Amino acid sequence: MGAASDRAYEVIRRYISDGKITAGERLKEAELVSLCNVSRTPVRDALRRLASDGMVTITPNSGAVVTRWSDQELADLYQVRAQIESMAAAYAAERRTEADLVELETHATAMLALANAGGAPVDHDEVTRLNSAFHQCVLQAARSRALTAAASQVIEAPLMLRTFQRYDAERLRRSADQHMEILQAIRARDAGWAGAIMSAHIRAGFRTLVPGSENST
Amino acid sequence: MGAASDRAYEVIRRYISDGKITAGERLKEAELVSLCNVSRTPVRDALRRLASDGMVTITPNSGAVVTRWSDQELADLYQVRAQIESMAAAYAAERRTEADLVELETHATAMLALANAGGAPVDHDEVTRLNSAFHQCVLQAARSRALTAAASQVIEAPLMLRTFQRYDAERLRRSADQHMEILQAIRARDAGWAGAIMSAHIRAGFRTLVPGSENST
DNA sequence: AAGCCACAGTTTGTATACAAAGTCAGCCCA
DNA sequence: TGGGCTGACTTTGTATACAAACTGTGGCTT
Repeated sequence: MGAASDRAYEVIRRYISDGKITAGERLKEAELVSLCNVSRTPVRDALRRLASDGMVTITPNSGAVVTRWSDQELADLYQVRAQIESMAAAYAAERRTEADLVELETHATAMLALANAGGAPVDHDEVTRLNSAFHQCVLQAARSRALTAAASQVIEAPLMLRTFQRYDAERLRRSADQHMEILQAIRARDAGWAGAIMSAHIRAGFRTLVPGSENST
Repeated sequence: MGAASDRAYEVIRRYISDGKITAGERLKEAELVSLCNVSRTPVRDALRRLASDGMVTITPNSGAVVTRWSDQELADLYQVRAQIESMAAAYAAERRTEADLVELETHATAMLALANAGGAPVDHDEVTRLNSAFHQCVLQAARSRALTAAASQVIEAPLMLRTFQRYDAERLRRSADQHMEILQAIRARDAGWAGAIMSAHIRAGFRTLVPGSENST
């Protein structure tokens, strides 16, 4: 849509992901208007889009709140995400172009470089950015509208929680290695391999996020 | 949201699924205003929701068109749908309540009765309604927000094509039987069974829809 | 004192007017 | 004659005013 709507979307999104408002809290349109410097129309538009990303929950005649995910719901979400991204990786293996490989490699090697730059403290924002870019790229390489659409509902929401993601050096390196392996599998056009390693990668990510949930499904 | 928005959503949705406008055609806001007897605001709202159902595609500054699915995209969509509903059936098997079973049985037996009422011509609208209700019910029994959200993107869109779904008596009976088997699996709390039969059920449905695609993935 | 009703204030939903972007036909110029 | 530009028209995006719904408080009734 227009510039105002995009602006509102970005501002509110950032507002949420920066933790300036916590899960469960209400997002009043009037407040967002003054926050974004646009009128209510694009604000409402942005809220609808965020709802479609699973970041906010809208209740008719009652407004929007930042979506709260219980431990159980988060576990489910990651399971669904694992399935979807696994399919995406498999499709990508079959459909990727050379250009896809180049882009994937760019992100994957950048992340690996970051992981191997021992000593310096890890730049979590940069890691998150590269990680998102890589996964986004896989999804794109899958060339499936249905998959992209389904993914939109389960990919964005957990990013909101990125503040809690504390990669230690070893986990980061393992994650970067997995990206390299996913790339390898996609390059080799091995759909089964790509799907399997992606599934493992997502599940491992979940365990990093919620270490104390070894017992859940 | 409000009544006007809901009304617009229903009217436009029906307008599309009744085939009064064909895939790829443009939906002008002004026309929809006169069609729905509400102002542009709820019309725009409804269009956003339909986009989130995958029924229309919105391009900034250029408006909405009825989403067109190529054969390849439709095949992908059903594959994704099979995965998601299969997961849903598996979850449902673990989490279903007695009330869920009752509701599932209601829909499943009604459909079976329709299938066994030989002689009379098949009421496609009623079949579609019961079918939707059953699948919706499984999804609900899975009790997973993430799954529901992901499903919303791939379940509604193919319903748009229901006019093309011509169940002959045998396919209808097989479909109804599969519903009964899904119910059985969920009742038995056998997640693997439930997932497997649901996956088969969806894939069979795809073959009914597009018989000439035996070669695709 | 407890529960309920009424009312005021707040917040979301809808309508409409205005702004900006896009579209296309007709004309000018090379 | 073909390409591109101009300008009117169509269509979508944004702002704002008004309507309806919800919330919470105060007083009234039983």
